[in-house]
Amino acid sequence: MKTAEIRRRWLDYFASKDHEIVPSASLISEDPTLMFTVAGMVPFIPYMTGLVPAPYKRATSVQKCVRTLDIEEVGKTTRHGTFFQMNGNFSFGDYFKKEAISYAWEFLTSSKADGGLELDPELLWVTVYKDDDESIKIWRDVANVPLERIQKRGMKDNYWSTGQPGPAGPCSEIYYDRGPAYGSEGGPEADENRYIEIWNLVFMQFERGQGTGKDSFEILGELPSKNIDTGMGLERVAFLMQGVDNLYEIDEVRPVLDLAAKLAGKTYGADADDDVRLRVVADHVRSALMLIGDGVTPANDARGYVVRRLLRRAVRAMRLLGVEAPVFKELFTASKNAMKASYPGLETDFERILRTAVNEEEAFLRTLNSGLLVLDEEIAKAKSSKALALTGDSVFLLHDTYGFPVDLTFEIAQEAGLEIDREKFTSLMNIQRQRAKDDAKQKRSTNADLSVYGEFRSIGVTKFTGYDELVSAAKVIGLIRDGLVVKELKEGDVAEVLLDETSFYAESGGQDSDSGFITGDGVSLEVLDVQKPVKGLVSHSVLVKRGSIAIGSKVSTEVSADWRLGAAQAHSATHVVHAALRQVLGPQALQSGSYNKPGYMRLDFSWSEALSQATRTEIEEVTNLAIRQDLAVSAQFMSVKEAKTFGAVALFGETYDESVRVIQIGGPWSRELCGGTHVSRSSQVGLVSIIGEASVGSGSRRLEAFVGFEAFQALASERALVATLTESLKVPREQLAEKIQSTVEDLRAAQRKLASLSMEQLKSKIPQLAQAAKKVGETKVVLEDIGPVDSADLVRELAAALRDKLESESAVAVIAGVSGDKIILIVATTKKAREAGISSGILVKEASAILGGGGGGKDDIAQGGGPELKKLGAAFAAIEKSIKR
RNA sequence: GGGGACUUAGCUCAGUUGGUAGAGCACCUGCUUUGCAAGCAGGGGGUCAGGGGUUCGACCCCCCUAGUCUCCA
Repeated sequence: MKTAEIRRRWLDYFASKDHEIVPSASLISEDPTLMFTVAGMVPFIPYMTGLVPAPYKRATSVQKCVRTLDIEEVGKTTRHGTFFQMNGNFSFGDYFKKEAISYAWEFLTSSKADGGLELDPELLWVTVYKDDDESIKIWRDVANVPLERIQKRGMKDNYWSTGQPGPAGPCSEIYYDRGPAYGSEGGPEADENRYIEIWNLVFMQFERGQGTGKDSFEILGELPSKNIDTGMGLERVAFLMQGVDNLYEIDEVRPVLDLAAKLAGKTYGADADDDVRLRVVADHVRSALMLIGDGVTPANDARGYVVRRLLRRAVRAMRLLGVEAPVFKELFTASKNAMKASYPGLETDFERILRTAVNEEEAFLRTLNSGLLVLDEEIAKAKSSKALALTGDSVFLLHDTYGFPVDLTFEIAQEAGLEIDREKFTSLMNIQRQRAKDDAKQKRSTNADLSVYGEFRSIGVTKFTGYDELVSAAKVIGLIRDGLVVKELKEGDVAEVLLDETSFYAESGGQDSDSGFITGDGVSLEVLDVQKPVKGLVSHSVLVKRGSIAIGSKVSTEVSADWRLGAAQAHSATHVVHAALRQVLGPQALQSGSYNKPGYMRLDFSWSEALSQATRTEIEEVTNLAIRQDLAVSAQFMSVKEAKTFGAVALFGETYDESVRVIQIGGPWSRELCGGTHVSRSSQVGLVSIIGEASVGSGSRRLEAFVGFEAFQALASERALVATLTESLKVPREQLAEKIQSTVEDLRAAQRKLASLSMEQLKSKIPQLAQAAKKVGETKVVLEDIGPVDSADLVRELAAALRDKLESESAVAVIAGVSGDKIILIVATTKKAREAGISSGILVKEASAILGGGGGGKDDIAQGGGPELKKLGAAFAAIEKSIKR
């Protein structure tokens, strides 16, 4: 049975049991503490913990998941995959153990004709938590599983909790027996390789208290509302049903593995090491495909780094298989074709996905090539010192600084007859890991506890009235100060206010929160910030300017009209610029983030190279022409599905409700899903002026602009600057650029000429100076102060020229000049003088000491100096004296 | 978020006890010669990423900023 077929049967089965089919959430988790959606239940966590009321009693999903914790194990075992799909069914305070168990059993064992998987019941084993007699009874009575195939396990294996106080409970797992060829008899307790876990049923039954680890915490009592959370690993069931050995060989993965083998000229199954590499390629290509599909782009931090790592590991594995040419185009196409039955979006987005992957492949191939140069050097160094191995430091340097993978280093070193010091390398890696972990730990401790919002959120959502009005009547439903619920706020307090409804826009979708006041009977609160700490709940951070306020108070929310106009202009401008960007660059230039507030906007978008000045200008022109055309801006609510067929741009990394708001500017010209506030016609944006474009990392660019009056101000200040320049340079503005360029050129030419003239002038003195040389012992000595000079170069040139003039004799040229408030002193000696034991360096040192400074250099020429101008005579005398010796 | 490295002529890069910035390619001029990356001679081209500090003197040492590469969480 194909994987897509199992998936379809799953959803059909639970739909027939009144479950709401919930589409897979993005791999980018909404939970900020999670990098990715790592389990099927992740999107349902707020409902499980009661932070947000569940919109349905029963739900089912097939959730895309990514886990990279065990990335090193990929390909070596049957079970580790970085990407997998989790089939889940969930109950929120509705059915419990009995139904959960009987559904699971029925789905697995009923005939294919009846929509089940028709697994042999004799091959299924179950485990239960040791004290959960209730579940044992249900398995025996409802599913007819004999007691000998029900095994009890302790807390470590069969008790679920989040690791923190909150919901917890026993779980029960279903295993499939692969037969004696895979290991010994005795159920999962004896051999988890032969008996493969396919389904975990979690019964959220109890409230747990403080404690660490998996089994050291207190059970506080039963939960008022019990939940069911189950997960069936789609890949595991697929590989069992397709009669293959592991998840890399199922229909959604195998084609990539086969293609990789073909490209490498290898036969799968012929060599254990090669097999691991082929599985790594197949796994990583699929994971990267899915992650890029969800909008993650390779980068050096967080999620982006995971994708980069997956892609680079795939390239590395191919290279170890002997393939050096680029291969992502073929491999990604194969993976897309294998996955598109379940994820049609991959097909429509494939151009973008492939380009992202191929760009990264090219970048890494470049990195590998430059790393090879460094590696060659390290190998040569090791060989010349007769070492038998590359040092751990070298291997680490290659990996850490040049991005050269260790196993490639190993292979290449071996070919050169060298080992590598793995032990030292590993210890260096551990040091780096520890450093990063310590840092992360420090940062995490500042994360806020959201539980304080739970009780207010359960009352209902905060109604947002701000689309239609700036002022709204509201009632205070909650007050929070210093993270604690309070009854009342007094003058001077800074706290959070929760209302039943509000006209204040909370920061989201890139738009900054509204500014204004909340007023009431004798009370005035300045709104500092507005956030949505929990979905549906708006929290106003305020400063109490006057009066006091209590739960139940009637108030009025008053958004500053000026602020809102600016915010609307900036947000609409962001959409216009985005549309202009896509019109000019093409649809690949997709927004990856944005921020806007009155007068300012910035837009991050996927693009791999800097925009030329001409392109920037074109984008700016298209933007401002769209503003001038006075396009209508409209907002309408529709279902996600409708919005998609409508062609609205949905941004990755953002999650949307069932009903979404679509903002259109000029009809189809700009269609985006967006909850922000907008102007009603494009002309109201006024003006957009781009102020900068920069990289925010590989593959991503940032465009910044001023909007409305601020754009005018920015242009006006540039105009003022130009006016100042035309005035001081005395040319019309059209000739300004040319004038500046020619002025700079003239200046440089003049400086050069001046320097050469002064040099000529100085050099003209040479014969005279040579003539005037004093004889000190056997040596001719010239001592000359040439007065103020621009640079030490002049002095040096003169000293050198003079020395050259006297080269045939034993001679010393000593030239002093004054630069700023310091003396520059240069001493040059001829060859004969040096042979007589005279060193420029020593002479300069002695003389400079007298001048209150220091100096030094080589025997033939040296430079020094100091601040004491009056001591020059003494310094000259010292040199003379020193030569005499 | 935390580390490591890089930034020198149009391009690719050298440049250590801190003491006058170099090579190859490209460019210009001349000669030679007709070709397969032509040869010879000469020449132009540098804010040594930007800013600050230490020093008589900084491409070099210290600090800050920016850009690029890279590893780790």
